[in-house]
Amino acid sequence: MSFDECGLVRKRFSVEKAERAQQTLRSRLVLSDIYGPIRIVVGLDVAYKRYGGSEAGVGVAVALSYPGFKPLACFAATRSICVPYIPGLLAFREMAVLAPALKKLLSRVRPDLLLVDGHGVSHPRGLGIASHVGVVFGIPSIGVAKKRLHGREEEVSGRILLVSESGPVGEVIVAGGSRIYVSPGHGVSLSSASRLVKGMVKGRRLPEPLRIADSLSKRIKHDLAAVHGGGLRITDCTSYI
DNA sequence: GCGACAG
DNA sequence: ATCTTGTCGC
Repeated sequence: MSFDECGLVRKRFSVEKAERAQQTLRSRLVLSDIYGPIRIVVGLDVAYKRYGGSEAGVGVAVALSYPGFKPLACFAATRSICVPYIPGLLAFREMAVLAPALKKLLSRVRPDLLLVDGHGVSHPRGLGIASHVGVVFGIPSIGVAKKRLHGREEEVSGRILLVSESGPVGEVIVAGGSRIYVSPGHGVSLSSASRLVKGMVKGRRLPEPLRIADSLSKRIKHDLAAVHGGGLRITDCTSYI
């Protein structure tokens, strides 16, 4: 018999409470450009591993120089994931590992921009995971997703915009032969988000910081030892890069 | 009731 | 996201 790592978290979680939290965070969101010179960019992604009925999440925060994309530092957080995936509430599932990994990374570097795997303001309540992370940490951020979540596609002068009831919230761009959905997270305008992400795509589908974070999270998951309690564990993955 | 539905 | 066999193209 093992200790129940998820009981408390599951008991506290509710869709209604989570949606209220998003509305509160939304009031702190900045939609205009507030970022300064970009010298360090961070990629954030999560991979999962199933353990019978439960699962573990591996959140990776990797810092790269910009625009050279040389590895600077990397931390991974691993723990039991207790909240199910609910469209529109992804952040409440992934922050459990993303926040600890990013917090640890911040003790080493001072990022100018965050790239998050998921939507930013192209979200039912205008607060996808990229915006969530950006507001909570007070760092400019951009969301990059592989599939649409919210808004209808509208072609405007050769560009495909994601338009919600409130106006343009994202842009579809072609990278590595397939489409990705770019949207402002926090402190970055839509036009800046598109331009910045286009500049970080190097022949692959994902922009460099996310391509590396994705690959690292999957590698670390693969190397994950089977004997774990489920509690939070943070590891330095700088040498993994 | 029927679709839509990030990761 | 993860699982997982098979197929297409360089």
